[in-house]
Amino acid sequence: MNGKKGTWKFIPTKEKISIVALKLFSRKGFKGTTIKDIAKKVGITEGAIYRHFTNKEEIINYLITRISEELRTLIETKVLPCKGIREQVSRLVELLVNYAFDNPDAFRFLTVYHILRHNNNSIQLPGSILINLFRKAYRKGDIKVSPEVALSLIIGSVERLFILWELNIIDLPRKQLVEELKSATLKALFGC
Amino acid sequence: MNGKKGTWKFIPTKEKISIVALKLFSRKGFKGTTIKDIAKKVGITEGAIYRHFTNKEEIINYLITRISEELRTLIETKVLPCKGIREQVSRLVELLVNYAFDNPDAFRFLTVYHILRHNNNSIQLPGSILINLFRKAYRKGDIKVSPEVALSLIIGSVERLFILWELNIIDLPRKQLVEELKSATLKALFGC
Amino acid sequence: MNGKKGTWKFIPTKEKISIVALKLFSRKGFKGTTIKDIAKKVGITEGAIYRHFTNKEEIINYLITRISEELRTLIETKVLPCKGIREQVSRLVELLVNYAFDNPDAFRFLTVYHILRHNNNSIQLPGSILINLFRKAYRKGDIKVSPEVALSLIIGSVERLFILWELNIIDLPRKQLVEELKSATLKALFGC
Amino acid sequence: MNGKKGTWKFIPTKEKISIVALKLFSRKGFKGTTIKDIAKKVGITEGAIYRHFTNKEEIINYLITRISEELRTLIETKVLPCKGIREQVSRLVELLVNYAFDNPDAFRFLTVYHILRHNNNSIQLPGSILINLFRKAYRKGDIKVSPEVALSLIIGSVERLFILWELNIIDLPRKQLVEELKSATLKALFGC
DNA sequence: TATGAATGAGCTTTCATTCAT
DNA sequence: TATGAATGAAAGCTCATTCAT
Repeated sequence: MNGKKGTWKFIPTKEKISIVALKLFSRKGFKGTTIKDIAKKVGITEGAIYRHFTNKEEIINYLITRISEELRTLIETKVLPCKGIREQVSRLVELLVNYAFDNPDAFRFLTVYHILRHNNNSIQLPGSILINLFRKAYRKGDIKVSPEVALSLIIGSVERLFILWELNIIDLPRKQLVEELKSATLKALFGC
Repeated sequence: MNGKKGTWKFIPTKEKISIVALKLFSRKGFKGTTIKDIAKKVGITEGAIYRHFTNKEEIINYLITRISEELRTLIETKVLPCKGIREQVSRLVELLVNYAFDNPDAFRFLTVYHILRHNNNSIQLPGSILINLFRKAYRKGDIKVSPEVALSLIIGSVERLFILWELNIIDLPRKQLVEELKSATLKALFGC
Repeated sequence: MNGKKGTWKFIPTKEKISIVALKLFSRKGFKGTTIKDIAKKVGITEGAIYRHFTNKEEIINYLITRISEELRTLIETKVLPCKGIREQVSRLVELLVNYAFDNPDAFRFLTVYHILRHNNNSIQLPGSILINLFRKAYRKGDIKVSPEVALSLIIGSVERLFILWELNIIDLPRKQLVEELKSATLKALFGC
Repeated sequence: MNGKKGTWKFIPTKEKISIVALKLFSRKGFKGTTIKDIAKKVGITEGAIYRHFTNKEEIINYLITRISEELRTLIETKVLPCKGIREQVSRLVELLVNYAFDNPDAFRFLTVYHILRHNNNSIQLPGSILINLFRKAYRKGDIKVSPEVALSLIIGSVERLFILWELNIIDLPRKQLVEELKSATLKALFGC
């Protein structure tokens, strides 16, 4: 509607709903976002939403599944194939920062989902691949910190960095953020 | 009601409401928590809540103000007086982990508030003191990473570590977590 | 509280409640006035009201009874004893205007009661004496208009005049209003 | 539902709500009438009301605006064009009595609104046109009573006459009421 | 596919009333 | 007499969902 590109009107309705819902859910929470809110922003009526999703819950599941898969695929194709844990960590930080800054709604959605739904275990979140990665490295002695601490350090840092960025507290160029965070993380996990 | 200590019945109603509301808000979000939920858990009727708080919003403000102040005071008395930025960071990690694990509802509430209310700037959150701490250290050359990255690294790690702990993914003793996170953070900020 | 005289604090509580209730009921209606509103303005708590009146309804009945009697007594002592219907009408207009301007809350209350409660017939309102007065005069041929029209003319005029006065639409001195209304009414009922 | 005509079911919902709300507000006041009352009488659920009006206040505003305009238009087309103030007053009395008896709910609503809302000045009530009419006549010397007294006399009489009629105290034919009130008013304003 | 009216349950809040102190 | 905490019913309003068109 407002700041959207000219292609907006050619996007299929289901996709429009996903985009709008992602933005709203990630900012106002699940109960805090109403079907009416979504419909209004999409430019259709409430009833029309139900032509594309059977209910609100399904929208949420659709989003979390899609995002999880997307991020998992990225990790599997861009991080895991790298040689050596150092290189993997380096790429992971890079990937996460870039993903967060390129897909802010999706990244925020993941966080909201994590905090408000830490019960639903039917969906495999990206974190589970990473924890395995670090467990192996820990067992082999490649990193000295526990796998959970390693994971927390990386994901947590990016998450918080992203929040500060959204609050306009940070105005450093993205490249610098990636470099600093990468080097800090590497030092934290492997020493200097 | 369920797992509460024997002193529960002697706690004043307003305090009971705060305790229950903190737990529920931090787990189910603001819209996801109803006044009825709170009243039922406290053991009173919905109307009685309004003797103590004028509305739902006021409960939220009361909680965020109280927690922010508590944490700020802790930082001001336990972290800032330490000599040297290394010692300060060390104490900060310790403080945050302990606070999170001792006050899980309050810590979770802070995170939820941050994500779902990142517009309200009338309340001074604890983060603002810390960012100043790191800015000074950065200007003096005591740390090499940007202050925002430093802050993100510390707070983000603790936050995520705490989430994993609540999901029962971590079963390491708290002392070890503190030590590992402390050493990792120090390395990240100061090198080895 | 605000514009009240210094004697306010020496007035018995029941009387204070009556005064405040009269003002509020007459301005905001019966449902529009809450026990809390009354209590707050009196300077006591809600519970205390119930030491003086068994319930809200009783306050209303107490007020309408008291005002009706007061006005009836005034009519019986100041209007009925006059000789001749002309003199009686003259005195009636005078009495009503003065009563309205001296007891605005009471007069407004009567109107509100009339409009919002035109069902309750257990209380004898002042109008019923007057209607009898005009019926007799009509039968004797002393007035040419029907008794109901005569009554409507007098009471209605005063009522509306009073509303305009309260809205600050009228700024004529009271004496002039009385004189004008008196003369107009006399002409209306008796010709010139 | 009860005594309604056969066309009821073909009236659009918004109009049904207006009709029912007008009746209830004018009899029980604004706070004394609930959305549930209205919905029940219309034959829909409470929620459905909010498809047609955003809130209770809007229903009240819609009604007062509509009625004010209707009455103002009537005055402008049927009263003002008459030649001479005598003829105008004569037609005004006629118009008001007929309007009141043909639209009892609307007329009662106006009165209730006047008494319970004598603060809201955003809506131009019909009285303001009339006061101008009488002011001019007074300045020209066509009437001897102050404009406000003249207005009070006419509107007040009709209002009260109408109340007595609704209370079944009057059982005279309408024509006679109009004639008597007209002649009484003319005498009051212009002498015989 | 989409609309728009409607439902029904549930939400936040209000309020007359009660009661232990 | 008065307080203040509490109740319970009901108020205004919201919202996910349904359905005829």
